[in-house]
This record gives sequence, C-alpha cells and structure tokens, in this order.
Amino acid sequence: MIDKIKKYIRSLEKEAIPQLSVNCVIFGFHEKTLKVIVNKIALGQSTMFVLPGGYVKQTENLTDAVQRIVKESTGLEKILFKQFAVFGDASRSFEKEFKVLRTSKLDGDAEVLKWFSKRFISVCYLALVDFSKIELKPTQFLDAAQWLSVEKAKTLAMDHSHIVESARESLIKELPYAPIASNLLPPKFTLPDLHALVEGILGRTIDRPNFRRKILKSDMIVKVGQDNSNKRRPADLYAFRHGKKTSLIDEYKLGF
Amino acid sequence: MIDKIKKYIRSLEKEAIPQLSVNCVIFGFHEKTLKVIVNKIALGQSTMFVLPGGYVKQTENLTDAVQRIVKESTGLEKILFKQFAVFGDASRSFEKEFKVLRTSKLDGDAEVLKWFSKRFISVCYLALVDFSKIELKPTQFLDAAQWLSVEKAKTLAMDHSHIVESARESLIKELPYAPIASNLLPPKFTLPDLHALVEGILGRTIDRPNFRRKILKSDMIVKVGQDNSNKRRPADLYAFRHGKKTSLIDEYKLGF
DNA sequence: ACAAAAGTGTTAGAGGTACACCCATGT
DNA sequence: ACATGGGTGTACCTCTAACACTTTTGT
Repeated sequence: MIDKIKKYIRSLEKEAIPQLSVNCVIFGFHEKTLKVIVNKIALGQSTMFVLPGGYVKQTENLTDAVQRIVKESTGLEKILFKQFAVFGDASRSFEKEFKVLRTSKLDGDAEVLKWFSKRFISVCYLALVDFSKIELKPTQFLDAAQWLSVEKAKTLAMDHSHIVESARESLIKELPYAPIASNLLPPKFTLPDLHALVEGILGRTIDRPNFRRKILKSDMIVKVGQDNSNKRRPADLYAFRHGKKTSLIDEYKLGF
Repeated sequence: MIDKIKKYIRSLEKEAIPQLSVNCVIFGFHEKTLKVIVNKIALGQSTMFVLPGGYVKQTENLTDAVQRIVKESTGLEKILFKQFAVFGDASRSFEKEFKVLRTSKLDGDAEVLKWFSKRFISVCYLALVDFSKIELKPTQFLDAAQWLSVEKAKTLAMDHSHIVESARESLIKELPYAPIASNLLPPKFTLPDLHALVEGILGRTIDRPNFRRKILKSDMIVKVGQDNSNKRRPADLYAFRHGKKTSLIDEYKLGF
C-alpha cells in the first residue's frame, strides 16, 4: 500500500501542477435533506472524512480535472458544476491530520509525510447531481464515498467543513440565477419535492401555497402525470421544460 | 533590464508558489464611469495592457499577496476585496503575447521566454477603492498604472479582458449583499453620485425618484451637509452610517 | 426668464404575506 | 370518519414603475 502511494506521489511530481488541488462539493437531495458526498479515510484506528478531490495535470483544464473527479466518485459525466472559491492560506496542509494518525505506518515515512505537509492551494467546485442516479464508487486510495447531510458535515478533515459551508452559501446566492433545482431533482418530481428542496437550500420555511403559485406562474415546469407513490393523496408530477429558463427567478432584480 | 528580470525570475523560483499568480481587478468610480486600473507594458514598439498582478510567496496567504499588489498600484492598505474566479486552462500562458513582441530583446532570451510560456493558474480578486484617494504609482517593472473605463477594457493582454468582464458580473451579483457603494465613493457623496454609481455598475438606468426613496427609506445613509460644488442647484451630501448595514438590500430575498 | 439639475408627489398595478379553506387518499 | 398531506382562494399590504410636478441654482 505504501509503495503504491509513493508511486502515485512520484507520478504526480511529473504530471501534476505542484501544490494545486481541486476539491468538489457534490450536492444531492434525498429525503428532504441536502446532502454532500464525502470520502472516508481509515488509517490505523483513526478515521477522517474528506471531500472528493485530486490533482490537476499539466495538460488538463481545471474543468476537465473536476469532471474526472466527479466521475470517479459518482460515475456521472455531464453534470452542472461551478467554481466557487479558492482556499490556500500559507498554513494550509494535511500535516496536522497526518501527525494525528500515529498508528499508521505512513506516519513514519518521511517522503510521504513531506508530500502531505506541503502547502496546497485548492480550487473548489460545487456540483449538483440527481441523487437517484448515483452509485457511489470506491476510488483509487479510498473506500466507497458516502452521502452526508450538509447539517452533519461539520467535522471534516482540515478546512473541508468550511469548504462545504462556503459552497452552501454560494449555492444560495446562485439559486435565483442558475438552474439549480433541475439538476438536483430527478426528471419527474412533485411540487412538494421542489418546495422541500428550496427550503432545504435556503434553510428556512417558505409558505407552501405561495411557493406553488410563484413556480407555476413562472412557466418553467409542466405537469407530466400523477405520482404513483403509496402515501396519501397523490401529488401531480412535473418536469422542467428544457430550453426554457430553469432558474427560480428570471432576471437580475437586485432590489431595483 | 533583462538581467534584472532574470534575477527576479530566479528569486520567484525559490520563494513563490510555482505556476500560480494573483490578479486584481481594482474598480474605481469617477465622472459617472466605472473604471479599472491597468498596467501598460511597452517593450519594443508594441504595447499591451495587463491587470495588476503578481506571485504568491510560499509563506504568504493569498489575501496578503492581494494586499501587497493593491498597495503597489494604489498605495492603499485596508480596502475591500473579494476573490471571484480562477482562470487556469491548460493553454493559459503569456507565450503568444511574448512572441508578438518581435522587436523586444526579451524575445530572443530562452530563459525568459520559457518562464513566461509556463502555464499559469491565476486566482483573481476584485477590489474597490475610492478613486479620489488614489495616486497611481509605477511598479517594479511597469510604468505607472492608469485608469481605464470598464467599457474600454476590451483589449487587454491574454485573457485579462475576460477577467474584467467576469469581475463586473460578480460585482453585480454582490451588489445586493456587500457594502460595495460605500467602498467606491468618498466618505461624503450626493445622492446623484450614488445613483450614477449604481447605474454604472448595473449598466442600465434606474428611475431617479424611485431610487432616492428606496435608498433613503433603507436608513443606511444620513444627510451630512450640502454640496459646495459650483454647478446648478446644490445637492445634499450624505454619508454611510458605519456599523449599520451598507449594502443596497438587506437580506436574501431571492424571489421568495 | 430660462435651462438644468435636485428633489417631491401621485397613482395604477404587480407582487408578497398570511391565512383560511377545500380535496383526495390510506387507515 | 378522520388524519394527513396536496392543492386552491382571497384579502391586505407593500413595493414598483412611470411620470408629472416643484424647487433651487447659474447664466
């Protein structure tokens, strides 16, 4: 294992841009909750959770690196993503995290420790995926990824919790302008679904009747059937009209 | 000159993060126009304009690098700035720009050419300054910076025009949330000034009477006197109440 | 007196908020 | 029948957009 890691590090030193990484906050929506994908790292007795991420090849565009990383974790290819922040303070490295893992064999290895103690600048992207289409996969050095509710993602390694928080803020700011909902929901969905999603993103309640009217008047969704699920009164199913606007408000109003 | 550049490059190779740079879009407002600071590079017969920028030292936070660069160009220290995008496609370098400068001695120098042909990832920041406080200064390798109207900043070197355009979009999106106006105007200003500023940022007209009412009702500015300027009817002078909200709308409404 | 820019008033209509109410289904 | 969640109606109020109007200055 350690040899495999060393080999990987050496290949990065040749191919990758030094001290630069990419991290992805991959959002999904399930059971009325906004969730993100995290990777579990278990070395020795300690475990920690990190965001999916990786390095950028010299010959690779940043966006291509993101697509590669998202595909690794989710199998999906053409999804919506957006660069939202860069984290790169002078002290930003995995050095602390590595020193905590006393029980790991890696701890003693100078070459590996040195690599992970380097300062890294991370360009961060948020990505939106349809939860129901995702089959989480193990990646090269990690166990299978897993979903974690955004509310519970407060104890990730290094600054990754901050990255999630920042991604969420960015998502809120983008909500009015970008087709966010249509990327987080399956092709067919009910209005209560959409309502819960928007409430989940904003972190507050929205009057249900008013929400319905606003969305319906905007003309961005069409009724496509009935919900066959087995609960109470069946809800109408809707789909976003593609080609039409799919953002939740239609222009820069900004209060003016 | 060329030796000085070579020396600089060698110092960067020791101290700076490789392939990473910082660029600043420094906005100011003057004569009812939104402007940005650019540097003129004159080598041989050709000239080109670039955004203020520089490298990040290994031991330096990104924000410290930005402050250093802004200070170099403007002399100002505590100003508002915000990271808004990263540009870093695989083909992003100054190679083309350098090859165009046939008449320059630098063109023939392999070491310098190689340095400037490297792929660079640029973390971009927008900064807001009070135009009236700025005294533009020449920097290490450049003539004095100069103000250029945003509308005319379409032909900067490499992708710098795109960076400006992107900064402006970001500024518009931030307008409702951040204290933008108070950083672009002098401490005392008239309502017509503020009106023109917002129109300048948004790139469209706003009904003057309605604008006045909206701003005044928001309670974020106070009357502090009369304008002593020598035109027509004197306008009232206002100042932002610090401590109070200074953004143009007060909360995330987002259409809901 | 007149032009130009600052500042005030007014009105119709759109949009937001809050809440009461009706409807369809499973148990 | 009744609880639950889906879906509709409506009244009140605020905000917006548009434009007419008044005021204060310099010439």
